Amino acid sequence: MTNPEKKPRVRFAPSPTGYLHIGGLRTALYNYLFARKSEGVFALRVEDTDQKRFVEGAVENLINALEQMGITWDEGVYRENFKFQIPNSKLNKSTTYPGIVEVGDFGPYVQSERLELYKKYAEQLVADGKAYYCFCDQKRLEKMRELQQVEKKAPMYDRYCLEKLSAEEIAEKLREKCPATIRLKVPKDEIIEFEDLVRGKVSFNSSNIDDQVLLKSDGFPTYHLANVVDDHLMEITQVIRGEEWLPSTPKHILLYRAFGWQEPEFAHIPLLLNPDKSKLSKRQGDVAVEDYINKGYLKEAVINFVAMLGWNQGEGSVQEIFSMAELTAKFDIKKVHKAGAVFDIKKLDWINGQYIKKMSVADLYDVAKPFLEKKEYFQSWNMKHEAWSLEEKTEYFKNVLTVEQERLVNLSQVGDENEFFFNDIVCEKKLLYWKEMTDEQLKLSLQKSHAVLTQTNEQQWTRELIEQNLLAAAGNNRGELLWPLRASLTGAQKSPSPFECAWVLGKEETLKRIENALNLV
RNA sequence: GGCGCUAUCGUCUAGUGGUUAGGACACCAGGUUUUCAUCCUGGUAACAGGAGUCCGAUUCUCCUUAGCGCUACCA
Repeated sequence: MTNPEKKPRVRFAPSPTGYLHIGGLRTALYNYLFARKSEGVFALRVEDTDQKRFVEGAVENLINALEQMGITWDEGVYRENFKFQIPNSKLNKSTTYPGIVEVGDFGPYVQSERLELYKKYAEQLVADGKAYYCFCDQKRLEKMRELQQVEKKAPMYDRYCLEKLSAEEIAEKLREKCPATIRLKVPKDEIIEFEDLVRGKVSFNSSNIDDQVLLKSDGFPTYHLANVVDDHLMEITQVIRGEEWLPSTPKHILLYRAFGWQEPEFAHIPLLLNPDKSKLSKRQGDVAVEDYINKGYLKEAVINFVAMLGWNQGEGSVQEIFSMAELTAKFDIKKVHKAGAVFDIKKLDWINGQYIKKMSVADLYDVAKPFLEKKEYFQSWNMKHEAWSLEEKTEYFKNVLTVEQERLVNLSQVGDENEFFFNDIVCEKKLLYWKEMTDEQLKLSLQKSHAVLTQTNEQQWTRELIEQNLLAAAGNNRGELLWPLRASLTGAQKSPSPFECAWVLGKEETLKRIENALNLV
């Protein structure tokens, strides 16, 4: 089917509707992995053939989202200021999208910039008798479909313009510039069969296929025409796309044949599903990749999660965590599943937690900082500590993260459970008591902690030493010493250990908080 | 309605013509722990149904059922 000597060429061809859909991300990812694994070419093309759906900034958003997720491509559309490492390729500014350039020898990569091309090919089909002009307006089409519905027949174009119009009438209408579309003349009762890379043999009877509109009356192509023309001209060898395109594939194959072109291989990957098993949609949660990033999911976790939704390396593997490099090494389109996969956010949470735990505190700091900076309690803390140097603040924040790291599920929660690191606390007296402890015992407990920590040298203010000293002082009655201490430091029902809290807060603040608690008793 | 695709624990999945059908998430119980989380141990839980092929089917075939997708001058 494909020339074995040629490197594979694949593409991701989204329509710019405002944001990158999580399902689109997975389609892009599988294309990317396929290209990298086979050392082929991955191109990014913009399918903007529906001007009714134009969204300002959508192309930039798409590009940014892919870049942000660590997906790279070799050809197609880029931001103008992108650092190119692609040698000897043509580079043109996009004529429709400011700030966008198109790189590669098969451009333009924006379909709205290729209108003449589609028109030419559509007219060629008409000239060859493979397609025909249709002058039916929406009203007639709707009426016709209504009638067919009533008769319980499949809604299909009735070929009025093909069968009832004479050559003269057609020429006349064209001269008068009547709004016209070009439709594909789909042959009847032909079995169209193809070998899908993930589904195996799939077949359709052409009698069930409508005479598809190829060129709309506004001169824009439909998806079907533009897609086939571009994939052919761009020498795409494998079309990897969502399962929702499976029923359109015979139309595309018919088009390739009408043109006399070699068709590519197809791989229809399973849909991403809502918990109710319907196609993943906005109504039932977030679908934009940026939503997940904004909620504090790491790009590595999202990629890992999405990759595993519909693919598994098999061979009895129990591995759950994969880096992009591992995915690239192990990806195999033949191991992609046939059935759709429910997008289960709980598993994403777990994967995200795994990645957070594995990170260095320095890296965690870099990614978590923007989230903490949004918090009100952090902003007021920041103002109150004007005297601190940036380094001191950074170190403090890193210490907080050290303590939070293993309990963090996503970045947006950073600090939330431990506001006491940033706020002055108001400790309720009754929280200080450990079990049935008396006032006198509580007082002694807090005094003991105070004494131990006072003796702990500022230079030795490490988690280990604080823990060692307090544990030594507590003996067998750990709760009696540690609970009141932890409560006095945090004012909270639950928190990290008192050792960690004392360590983060620093000696001065720790002693102050214990003293405040003692004043309550 | 028509056409097509799909079918292993609740979810993501491994797996095989003969297995106690495996793992992960979630859930439950226990342990560690001053609290919470982490961590550790254990547990509940699945081959949609029916025929056929076969000594033997979760696995192969067919049918049914269910779910989903498509059915536009959207992609």
